[in-house]
Parts: sequence; structure tokens; C-alpha cells
Amino acid sequence: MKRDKPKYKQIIDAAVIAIAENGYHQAQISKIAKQAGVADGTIYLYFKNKEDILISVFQEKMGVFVESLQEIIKNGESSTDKLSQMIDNHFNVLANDRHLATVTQLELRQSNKDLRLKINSILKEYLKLLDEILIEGMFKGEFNSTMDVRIARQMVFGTIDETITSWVMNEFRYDLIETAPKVRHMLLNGLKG
Amino acid sequence: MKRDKPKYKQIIDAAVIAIAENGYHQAQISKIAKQAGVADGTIYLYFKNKEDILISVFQEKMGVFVESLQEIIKNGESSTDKLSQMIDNHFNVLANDRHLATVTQLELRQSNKDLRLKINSILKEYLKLLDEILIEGMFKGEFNSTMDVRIARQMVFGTIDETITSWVMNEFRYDLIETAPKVRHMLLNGLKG
Amino acid sequence: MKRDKPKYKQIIDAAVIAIAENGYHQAQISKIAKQAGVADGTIYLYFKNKEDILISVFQEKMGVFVESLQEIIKNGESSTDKLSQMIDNHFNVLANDRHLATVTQLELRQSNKDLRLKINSILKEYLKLLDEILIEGMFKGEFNSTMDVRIARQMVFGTIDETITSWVMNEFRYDLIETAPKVRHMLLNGLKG
Amino acid sequence: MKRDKPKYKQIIDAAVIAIAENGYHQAQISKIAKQAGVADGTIYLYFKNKEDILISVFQEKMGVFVESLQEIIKNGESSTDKLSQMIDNHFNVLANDRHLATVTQLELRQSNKDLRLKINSILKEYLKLLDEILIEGMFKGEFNSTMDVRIARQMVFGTIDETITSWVMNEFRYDLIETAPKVRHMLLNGLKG
DNA sequence: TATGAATGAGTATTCATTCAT
DNA sequence: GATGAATGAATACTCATTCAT
Repeated sequence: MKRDKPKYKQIIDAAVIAIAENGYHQAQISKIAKQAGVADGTIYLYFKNKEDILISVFQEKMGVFVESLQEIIKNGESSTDKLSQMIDNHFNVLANDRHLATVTQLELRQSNKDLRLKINSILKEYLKLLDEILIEGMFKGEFNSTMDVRIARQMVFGTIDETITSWVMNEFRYDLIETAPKVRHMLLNGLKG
Repeated sequence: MKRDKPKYKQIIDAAVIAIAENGYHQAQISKIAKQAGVADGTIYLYFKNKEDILISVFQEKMGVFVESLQEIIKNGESSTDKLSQMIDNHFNVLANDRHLATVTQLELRQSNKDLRLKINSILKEYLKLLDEILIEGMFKGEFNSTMDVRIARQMVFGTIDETITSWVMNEFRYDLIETAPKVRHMLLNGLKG
Repeated sequence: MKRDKPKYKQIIDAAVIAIAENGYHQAQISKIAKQAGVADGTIYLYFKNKEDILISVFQEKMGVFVESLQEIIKNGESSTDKLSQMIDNHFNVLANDRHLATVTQLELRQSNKDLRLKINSILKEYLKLLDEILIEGMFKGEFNSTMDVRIARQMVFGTIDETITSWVMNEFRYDLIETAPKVRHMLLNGLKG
Repeated sequence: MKRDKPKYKQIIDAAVIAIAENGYHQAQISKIAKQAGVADGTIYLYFKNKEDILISVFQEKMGVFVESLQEIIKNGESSTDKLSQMIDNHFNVLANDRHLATVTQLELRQSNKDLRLKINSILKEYLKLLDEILIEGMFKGEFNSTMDVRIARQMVFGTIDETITSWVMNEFRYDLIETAPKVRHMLLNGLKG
């Protein structure tokens, strides 16, 4: 399997750095290759084309989020607790990898519609898990049992996304992790009403 | 003033249509010019370059939002009422102009970081007015008086934005306006807690 | 009509020279553009892509052959006379334009199957006229009335083609025009038997 | 001697198949290697480079033609008989190996001028034998004793070549062998006149 | 003002060849 | 001898912008 070979991850990581440092449109294959320490042609032994690299970047990195969330769902106590952990985890991961934050919040969104659709379908897995938490909470009476799940999900994800994007756009000028408890508190109020 | 001449608005509107119908990257100057019924070169009599058109599109259209919001702030009764009206207005305008919704929620976000930063600074005026409402509400005791205004603003705007973007991405398959009251209710709960 | 503008023919002629002097695979767009005295991009105002240039080269130049042959058929006296004139004309045109001879006999044959099929369909018009002469001659009793027209055509065209290709491959070392009467004589014998 | 080892012929035959099935430009070294059941690198133990394979293909296969023709010259009765046998043999071999016919008549001609000059020099041996037959026939009075041998050779070879190429281009839709007697008859008439 | 023909910089991808194992 | 992962040079085409008319 190609994605188990060391160069696969090496190129993925190089792509994140190259995109974060040069911007989406200035992250040419040659720059990614140079960053990865391989020849341009080597990239194509592991990826079908440039789009394939970008999708794989998102897939690999989003995979981490999905796995953590699955873990949280398995071990979390209440729905409230699970949602809180999810928010904290989301903030923590990106707060600790600014390159990745730049790439997911800003650069990858410049991709064309086609690529964005593919990215979105990868994101769906994550949002489905979020839905699970919300529905469980509604059932258990922790969240407002009459709310519209889609809108609740959009509030939770939209708020998290906007918060992190603003942090990136403000060039990491403040501590993202400090804001997590406030976001958590506000969202939980919204869900409980 | 150039922006008072008929061709200025003609080109702005042509750009919205061209981008909505062809996508950001496929909306070449020649297509915008054709849509506007002018020659390619004429565009450059009214705009410095392509980026200038896109910024102007956002500026002109966002201006409508800002004016409405100023009106709402002037005439609204309570802060809760003002926020409710703002949400409704935001949804209504975009629900009634799908081309514009596509352009602002999807296509314009494919622009490079530079352009997005400029768009963001235009957005700030709108967000400042939102902050005004929030602060007033905190002061009056309608909203939680200890909350972090920046995060509250990010929740309100992030939720609205995510809701509308999803609606566009789902190709307008459901009625956006119907969701407004639910969004309103959920956000107000978040702010009151 | 694009093909009536001066730059159209200018680029066609530049392509013939560039291909003859550099070889098919070394005749890059930039070389053709330079030879034509225009920018690379200008080429694409007149031609869809590189293949389109090459097809057009063949079409334009073969058009001359077809027109001459139509003239010959209209004004020639006997079928024998028409065939003789056709052979002479074919030799004369290429003997007087060595660049063109190199391109049609050697370089253009390096194109891929797709392009070669298109070239072949252009050639068919010329071969149809040749068939006309042969059939008329058979009918009039000038040529063997029982012969297979397809094979007769292949003998005539194959011989002409081989003769000229050899001349090009031998770097024009001998006088091509001098050989025309001998070729003519030999072919007419073949057709009369 | 490398060319006596089994893998040498194995690669040659693989090349014919790979080229016939994929076309000249799509017959990459990797495809030839795969077809031959060896690794890419192994090819370079037997051939200097890709051009060397192609030349060798032509050389090996043309060798068969040359040997048959030498046999024919040795055993044939009259010059007329020898020429007839040569034509029949040429048609028969290619009619019975369509892969080879495709490669020699279509695909190998897409090679660059350099390679085609080398191919042509290999062909010369075959054409020399043809010349022998023609000269003998002129001397014996079977053919027109005043004809130009070079042109006679070009007529014979050009006609055969064009006939077979057309057959390949028409995707073997008719029986090539049936046409041989007609070609023979027509050419002999040309030579006798 | 308005035109639109002309410009030319910039980049993903393929594939023959090598060489460490 | 045999392998196959790695190399890196080389090129068509697009499109924002200009400027002579």
C-alpha cells in the first residue's frame, strides 16, 4: 500500500508546509517536491496528480479528527461532555499545528469547486459523528429535544470554524486554546435553550 | 466619480452573473465584459484590475447589508429585536438573490489570501454594527453580560454563514427563509445563557 | 474569416519552415511563433491548438495540389495527358519548395495516428481526382479497361510518393524534375498493359 | 553475443506487440518490459536505448525478408519469376503477421528523422537485391533495357509499400493476398514497356 | 471614451534512463 | 544477471493587461 510507505507521509507533510508558506496557488509541485526532498517525478509515484495530493492532505489530517472524535464518543460520559471534548480537541489540534490551521482554514478553500466538493464529502464523516452526539443529547434530555439537528450542527461547526479562521486571519495573535471554554459555554447554552 | 456612471454598476452586475454561472476561476475578464456588453479594454477604464472588480462587487453588495443593518439599529426596539431583524434580513437578501449567494458564499472564497483579507476588512463594518447590538444587549441585560463579545460575534456570524453556505452547497434544495426563526432562537439562547 | 487574415498564412508558412528546419518534434510553438514574428499567444487566436496548425498546413498546401489537378482535369486533352500533367505538377511543386517537401514527405508522418487519419482524409480528395482520371482512361480505352482502379491508384501514388521521399532523404542531391518523364513513362506502361 | 540469448528475442517480440497494440508513442519502455516479462532495467542490459530496440526490431524482421529474397534469387527461374515471387513473399509475410504489418507500415514511421534514416539504411540491403533482379531482367531482355533502375525500384517498392499501407489503414478489411497477382501484373507491365 | 488584437509569463506531468541492492 | 524506485528535463496553452486606432 502506497500510503504506508514513508515517502507518502513525507510528501503530505511537505505539501502542508509548502502551501502554508507559499499559499495555495504558489505551492507548485516543484516546491512541494523540494520541501519533501524528492524529485518532481517522485511525487507522481505516490499521487495521481496535484489534486490528489491536496485531497490526500485533507483526508489524512481530517482522519486524525475523526479518530479522536470516535474515541471521544466511545469514552465520553454525557453528551455534554462529549461535545465539550470535541470542541477542545478541535481547537487543540489546530492550535498546535499552525501550518495545518492555515492550510485547512484559508488555503485549501481556494481550490476549485470540484476539489471542494471532494473535501466536503470527507468532512461529512466528521459532521455525522457530531450529529450523533447531538441526537443522543436530545434523546437524553441534555439538549433541547425539539431543536433542528441540522441547524444545531451548523451552529456548532460554523462557530468553531469561524473562531479558528479568525484566529488564523489575525495571524495567531491571541491564544486560541483560551477561547475554547467560552465557545463551549456559549454553544451549550444555545443547544439547551 | 466613476462609480456613479452607468457602466460601473453594469460591470459589477455582470461580474456577479458571470461568476455565479461560470465559477470564480472560469469568470475571465472577457466573459465579464461580454456579459456587461462592453469590450475587454473598457473594463480597465472603470477598474484598476480584476481584483478591483471583485472587491468592488463585495463592497457594493455588502453596502446593502450595512445600510439595512444601520436602519434596523436605528428603529429596532430591543437588542433582541435588532438581532432578530438582522438575522432575518441577512437570510432574506440572499434567499432572494441566488446568484449573489453563490458568489459570496462559494465563489469569492476561492480568491487568494490577499483578496480575502481585503474582503474581510470590508466585512468588518458589518461586524462592528453586530458588535454594537451585542454590547447594547449585554448592557441592557438582554444578553449574558459577562460573555466575550468577540466570541459571541463569531458564533452569530459563523452560524449564519455556515447555514447559508450549506444551503447554497445543497443547491437551494430547501427553503432558507424557513430556517431563520430556528437559527434566531438557537443563537438567542446561546447569548442569554 | 480567420484564414483570410494575413497572420493566418504567416503562421502556416512559419510552421512549414520551423518544422523543415527543426524537425517535427523540435518545432515547438515558441519556435513557430518566433519564425512568424508573433507572440506565442497570438498563435492561439488563429489556431485551436498545435494539431490544428499542422492539419491546416497540410490542408492549405494540399489545397494547391487539388486545385491544380482540377484545372488539369478540366483542360487536359486525353486521360494520358491528364495523368502526365498531374505527375509533372506534383513533382514541380515539391521540387520548387524543399521546405514543403521535407515537411510532407518526412516530418508530418511522425505525427500520431489521430493526426495522420485527419491528414489522410484531406489526401482523399486528391486521390479521388486521380481515380477520376484513371476511370475515364479505362472507359476511353487509353488504360487497361480490366484493371483494378484501387491498385492502379496505389501504384501511381505509391510510385510518386516513394520517388519524392527518396529525393528528400537523399538531401535533394539530384534533380527531381528530370526524373518526372521517366516516372510518367513507366507508370503509363503499367496502366496500359 | 547478446542477440543469441533468449531474452533478446523475447524483448524484440514484446516490442512488436506493444507497439502494434499501443501505438508508437504509447509503447513506453515500461510497457515493452511488462509485455516481455522482465523489469524495465533489464531492457538496458540488452539494448543501448529505446532507439536501439526499434532499430533491432526492424533489423531482425527485415532479415527474414532479405533471406527469403536471397533464396528466391538463387532458385528463381527468370527475372520475371523472381520479381513475382518477391512480391508474393512480401505480401504473404505481412498478411500473416498483422502486428508486424502495423508496426512496419504505420507505427515505426512516426519515429524521428534520425531513426528513419537508420531504418532506411537497413532497408537498402533488401532494395539492393531488388536492383539485382531488375538489372538481370534488363540484361536478359525481360524488362525494358533502357529504363532507369532507380526509378524502376522506386515504382516496385513504392507500389508494394502503398498497397500494404492502405490495407493496414483500412484495418485489414479486405484480403491482401488476393491483390498480389494484380499488383504483380501491373508492375511487370510497367517494367516491360 | 471605447475597442479588441496582441502580448508573454508561468507550470503540471511524462517517461527514458540510472544505479543501489 | 536482474530489479524497479527514483530521477529531472522539457513544453503546450491560458488569460489579465496593454495600447494603437
